[in-house]
Parts: sequence; C-alpha cells; structure tokens
Amino acid sequence: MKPSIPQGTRDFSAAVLKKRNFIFNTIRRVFELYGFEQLETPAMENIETLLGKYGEEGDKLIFKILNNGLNLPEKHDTARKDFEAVLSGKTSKGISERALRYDLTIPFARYIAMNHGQLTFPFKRFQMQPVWRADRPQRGRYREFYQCDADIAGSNSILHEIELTSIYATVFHQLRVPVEIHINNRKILQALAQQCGGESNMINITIAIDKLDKIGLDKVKLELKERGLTIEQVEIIEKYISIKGDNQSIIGTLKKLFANNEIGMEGINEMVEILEHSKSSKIPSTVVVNPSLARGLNYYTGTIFEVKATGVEMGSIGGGGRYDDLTGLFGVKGIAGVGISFGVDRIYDVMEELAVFPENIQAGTVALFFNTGIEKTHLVDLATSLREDGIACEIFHEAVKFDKQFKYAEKKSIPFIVIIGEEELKNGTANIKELSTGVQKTVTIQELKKAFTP
RNA sequence: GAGGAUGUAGCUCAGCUGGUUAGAGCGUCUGAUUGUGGUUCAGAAGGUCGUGGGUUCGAGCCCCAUCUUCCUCCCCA
Repeated sequence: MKPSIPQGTRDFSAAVLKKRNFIFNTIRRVFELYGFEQLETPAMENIETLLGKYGEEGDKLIFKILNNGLNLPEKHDTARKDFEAVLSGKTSKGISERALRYDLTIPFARYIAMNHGQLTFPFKRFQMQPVWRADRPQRGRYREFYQCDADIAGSNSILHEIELTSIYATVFHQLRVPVEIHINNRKILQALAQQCGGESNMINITIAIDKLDKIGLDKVKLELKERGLTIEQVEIIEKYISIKGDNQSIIGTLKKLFANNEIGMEGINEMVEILEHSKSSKIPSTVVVNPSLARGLNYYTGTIFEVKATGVEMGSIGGGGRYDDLTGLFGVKGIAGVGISFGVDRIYDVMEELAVFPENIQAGTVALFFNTGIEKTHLVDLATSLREDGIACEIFHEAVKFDKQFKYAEKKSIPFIVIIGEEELKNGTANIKELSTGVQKTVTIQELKKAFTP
C-alpha cells in the first residue's frame, strides 16, 4: 500500500509549523490582551447541532461520520431503511449521528446554550481549532483548516464591534499584512429588503449582491431576476450596490436612501460609530464601508466584517459579524453575540507570497557540539548546563569527520558550532565558530554560555 | 456537486508521428580532504514513468477507469 493522506489535508513540517505558530501566537496574544479566554470543543458534534445552520448549501459540505455497529444483524433492517433515506438525499441519524465541526461559531453557541447558567456575561471566548469542510480543494481552500475565533456573547454593546475591529487591525499590523477591513450592516440590508418586496426576499438579495465583486453588476441583476425579484425591485438594488466613493460619501448616500427607514438608519449609525473609532485609533487600519458585503451565513443580524489582503489574489482571510439570537437555535433566547474569525491557512499563504515572515522565527537549535570522540559525559554535562539557561543545543551523535558535522549544522541552520577535543579538554577551553561569518574564537568553558546570550 | 488541466529520480523538469537499455540540472552518497563546512574536481547510487485495466508485434506517449494536485463554477476561511 502506498501511504497517502486524504484530499485537501496536509502534513506540516517543522519549518512550516514555526511560521504557523508565529501566526497563532500573534493572534492568541492579541485575543488575551482584550480579555478573551480560550475554549476548546470536540472535533465532532451531534449532527443535529450542525445541520441547517449554514444555509442551503452548507449541509452538503458537512463531513458526516458513519455510525459504528451498522453491521450488527439485529440492526440490518433499520439500517437498510435509513440508508434508503440517505440515497434520497436526506440525512439519517440511523446512519450518521455525528459530524465534524464546520466552523467554531455554532459549537460556541451550543456551548453557551448548555452553560449559560454558569457563565459570567458578557462572555468573551477565543478558540483556535481545525474545522472541516467537504469542499473541493483549491489554492487557499482546504478540507481541513484552522480558524481562530473571538466572540462575545450576552451583550448588545457596539463597544465590542469597535474592539473587534481594533483586534483585526492590531493582528494584521503585527503580522505585517496590509489589509482592508470591509464592514457593512445587516440592518441596512434588511431595510433594503423591506423596500424590495419584504424581508422574505432578504436571503435572495444577500446571496446575490455578495457576489458583486466577483461576477459584476449585470450578472448580479440577472441572478436577482432569477430569484424572483421584479424589475422595479432589481432597480432599487442596483441603485444601492452602485453606491461608490469614500466612506463618508457612501454613508451620506445611504442616509439619503434610508432616511425614512428606522432599522436602516440604526444600521448606518452603528457603522458610523465603528468608523469614527477606527479613525481616531492609534492602530493604523483601513476600514472600508462596503454596501455589497452580505456574507452567506444567514445568522448575522447587525454588523458584518470581512478582511481582504491587499495586493494578493486570495479570498477573504477573516470574517465575522453580529448575531442577535444565535443560541435561540438551541432553545435559549435573548443572548446576543458578535465575533470575528481569522483564517490561518490563508493568512499563511498570503504572508508567504508577500515574504513578510520575520527571519528569526526560524530559530531552532543555537549551538551544535561537535563530536570529537572525547568522553561523552563532558559534552552531555555542558549541554545540560546550557539548556538550564534556555539555550537550545545539540550534541552530534557520532564521531565522524567534521565535514559531516558541519553539513548537519548547515542543514538545520544552527548558527554556532562548538569544538572541544582532547587538547581543549586539557586546557578547559572551547572553540566556538559562527557559521555565517566563519569567525572562530577560543573561550574558557566557564565563558561558553556568554557567547550565546547577547 | 458540474466542467477543465496535471502526474516521469528526493526536488525542478526534458523525453520526437508509439520503436532498442527512460535523460538533464540540483540534491544525496563515496573519494581527493581521519580536527575546520560553503568552492572545485572525480566517481556512484537512485525510476513498478500516480495506480489499475485495455489497444498494439511493441506504450512514458493512444483509449477507459481511479486517485492526487491545480483551475473555473458553487460556496467560503
């Protein structure tokens, strides 16, 4: 058998992990600075927790786990019946009662719904775990990938939107990735739907206009017509998504369009507040008001976010928004939430393309002790003593010619090598050579540590 | 889920209308060089041509199926 891994999954080598961890650590540090606490949930959820939460297409993309024990003779009859249901496109608990998590927001909502009695609100949690989607893999699209989410549950305050915007700005500033943070507000889209035949058209409208950037105005109009909107309604939407200009002029136009619509004005005012704070913030950021931003997930009810890297062809590298009643799906009413998500795998690809990973994160072993054939104890003791001071070092495993030992150090990008032979042992000295410069110096064993602690 | 491209040595790729024993560069290993690497030189190892069928006297090349990776649609991080 030829070893392989499932389509759309990857192994991560040490070099890749160092860079990935740099991203994870940056995000984690910022989350913690804003008071978020970490949560982990199981890779699998009960299937009914996930089904029906991600729109019409979403259910198809959920990885289902086959139940165990279907082969038991006493279960054959029900298993056959259940499988018939699967063949006709339904899901059946008799065949599958668990599935891999599709995102981190729904498991979070499930957690809140289960534990709301014990939690202190507003509850701020962050979560960094893999999610799985049965999508067709492409560049920047995997079947297993990590999300890093920060959400606040149990508060309607716009303060959270302001802080989440600032988290996005801080993280991408620290990662040196230039981004645009696109914002919009579902309340404005709701108002738009009210003017176009009622809120029952909301989903049709959001799905279509969300594609504006990708397929262009004409195709969006076509799709709207196909989704059953009248020509008059499509005209209203065209007017809406054609709004152009800087943030201020867009806001101005929106205010005129929805002057008589209470919910619309509410959404606009929320956006204005977020914009004002980001403008006055010390953290540099580019926040863009984008009326055609809609996001496919239909549980959003207020502010919506999407982050795009500038200068790189890549889908969104982050997204999120406010949902007034997420836990309502799990029978707990009245808990509002708002959150954002970072797509680590895409951020990685973007950073690789922009070559913005810092040099020093590659650092591993600092010093390699050459094996000159002297009694091992001397080297083991020395290495232990260096490690006590936090200096990563290795001892070459066999006394072979230096050529090999040098090449090992080079391959692993170890900056220093230490040579202690019989002669040095007698004198209590060590030769330290810096490989990048070729400079070699002799120090006493006692001074060895200092050479690696600048 | 629909459509399209791709796969040859560890890596990047050649390989003619189907014709003897499948090539190069880089890397690896050995030696020049048994305590001083990166350069140079000499030599060697390394391939069920993604996998499984088929057509043919003969297949890396043609046909079918399947898997991988990539692209478009859909959707998204």
